[in-house]
Amino acid sequence: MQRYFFTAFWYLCALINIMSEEKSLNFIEHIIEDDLKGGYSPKDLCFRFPPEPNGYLHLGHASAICLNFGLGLRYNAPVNLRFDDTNPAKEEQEFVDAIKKDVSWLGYEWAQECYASDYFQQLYDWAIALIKQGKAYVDSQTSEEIAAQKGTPNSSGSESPYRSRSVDENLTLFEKMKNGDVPEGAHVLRAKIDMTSPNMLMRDPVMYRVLHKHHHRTGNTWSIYPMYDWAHGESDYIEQVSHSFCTLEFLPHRELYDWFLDQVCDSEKLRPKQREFARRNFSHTVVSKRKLMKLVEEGVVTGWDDPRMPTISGLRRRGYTPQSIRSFADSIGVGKRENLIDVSHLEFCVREDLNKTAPRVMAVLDPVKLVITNYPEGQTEWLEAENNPEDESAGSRQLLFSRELYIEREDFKEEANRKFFRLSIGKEVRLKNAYIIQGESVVKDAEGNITEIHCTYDPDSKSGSGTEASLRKVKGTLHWVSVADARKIEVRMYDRLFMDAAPDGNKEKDFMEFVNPNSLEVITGFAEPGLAEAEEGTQFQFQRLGYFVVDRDSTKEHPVFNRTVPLRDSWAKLTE
RNA sequence: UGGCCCAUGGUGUAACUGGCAACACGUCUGGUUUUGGUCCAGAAGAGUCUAGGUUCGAGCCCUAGUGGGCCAACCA
Repeated sequence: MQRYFFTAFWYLCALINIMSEEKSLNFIEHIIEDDLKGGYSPKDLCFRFPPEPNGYLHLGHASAICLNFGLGLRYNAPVNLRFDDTNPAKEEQEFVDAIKKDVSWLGYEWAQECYASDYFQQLYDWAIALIKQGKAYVDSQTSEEIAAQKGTPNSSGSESPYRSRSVDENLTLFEKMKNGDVPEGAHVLRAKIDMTSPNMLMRDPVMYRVLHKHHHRTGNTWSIYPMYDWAHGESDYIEQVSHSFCTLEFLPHRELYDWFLDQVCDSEKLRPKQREFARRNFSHTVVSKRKLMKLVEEGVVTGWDDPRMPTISGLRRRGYTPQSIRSFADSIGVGKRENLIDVSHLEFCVREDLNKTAPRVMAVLDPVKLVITNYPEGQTEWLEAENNPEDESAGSRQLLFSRELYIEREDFKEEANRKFFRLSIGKEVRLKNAYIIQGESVVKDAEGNITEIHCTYDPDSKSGSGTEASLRKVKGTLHWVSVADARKIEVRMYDRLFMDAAPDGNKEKDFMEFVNPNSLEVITGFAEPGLAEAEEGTQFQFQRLGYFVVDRDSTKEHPVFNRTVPLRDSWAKLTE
């Protein structure tokens, strides 16, 4: 009896749940919602995307960008773009500019453009205060000695002989470090925490090191530079960032993040919190800077923005749209477990976007000549072609039709089974936007290769004419271009860079062994004439083939297209 | 010889204070189609790493185990 009561009760609850249907939240959003319930005001919310300007942004960054800026949009909260520029040895203005360009291109606006280097003075002042409180000291050992004393994850560390230096001595030494009076490596400033902590990060972490390097923004003003842990949380605090999201490998840093915050936090102000999510791994590619660099240096790709690279600039050049990357990031969600996201997901997202927007055109990439023997020699006519069946407002264009055309070599077979919907001897197909034709014969060269296909057309079957003949159903439709009217185009057919789903996941083999030797095939094809006029970045669907974008190498005399992604192809799957 | 994080269809994520394991991609059918695209309709595919425990009821809570990951830069 009791059992039935519970069952009925919960059934009712479930029903109510369904009726009040809400989009489910990810765990990051749950954290924010909980904070909102627990006393945060919506206007307290503030996020940030904090890249180090030491390289180009890639797909992994893109998902972090989408996460943070997406949260900003969802909660109507500011999102800062903060450059974590605490290591002048690696950072350059060039990367700052590239990062800004990429984030903007993705379609996001940051509330403030911030730099950790803007906080160097404040950080320094706080460090002085820590020294005065006996919570930081100057260590004069070598980095090797310090590392040795740090112990291991399995055994605790031991204290530095300099740990109990007097406040005055620490102050004097730190002053010298700051003024550039000591060589690099001579001293570091360390936080005095706990050399026996199970967390290695808490064993008196280095706060400052001496670096006589030119900084891209502060020039030679500073000879000491703060370490990540000292700079990051305090930067969040200065900017009053409410939630500082980073990847899981920073989880052990959280304890230190909080310790540093404890030293400076004013209870009147908002105290930032760090939370961690799992880095997204993408199949058939690598994202580590070192590995990407190797691909560039060894000439596997042409540069950081090669259309095969997982960099934002590479994706842009490949023809991926900002919308497609954002919906990709959104749809893969965010979690805390190891993952390997298949690139086919990204491909789906870009097809979905481009399907709605890309004008349809005809281009033949592996041409063979088709002669319509009963079409009068010298005759031409204009035919109307729809620009995008998904978008009526895209209108239509005129195409020149004539006796000699190019069609795809793979669209013809002398003999074919009934699953082959294309042209063969004695079979009928429609030429897109034109007429129904029937295969008649072939012309071959000495080696037996087909050089011409001869066919006849049905003059009453013109597309859109409304005649009975034009309404006939034929199994296949082929795209074509007119020989006389066609323009030569260079087409770069890109494929995945790596043949293995996880090229850097193999312990025995180097990732370079998995490089796909056929990741780029450059071909010459023919396209309808309008394409030669298209500007860099313009996207098209080459009907029945895929989505293509005008490359920056393109000129009117020599148009160049990159294949973004092929169309889904259930026929190809059948023939595999 | 430690500490911490994680484990749900092939993949990625959901499942709110325990209540019929859901969504997207992918796969497979069928339909529409002048793109073997799109679109529409439908299907298969997990019983939630294992073993215990608590409970009327566990993917969710507890314990132990197993598997994976992270932690010993003057990198971020």
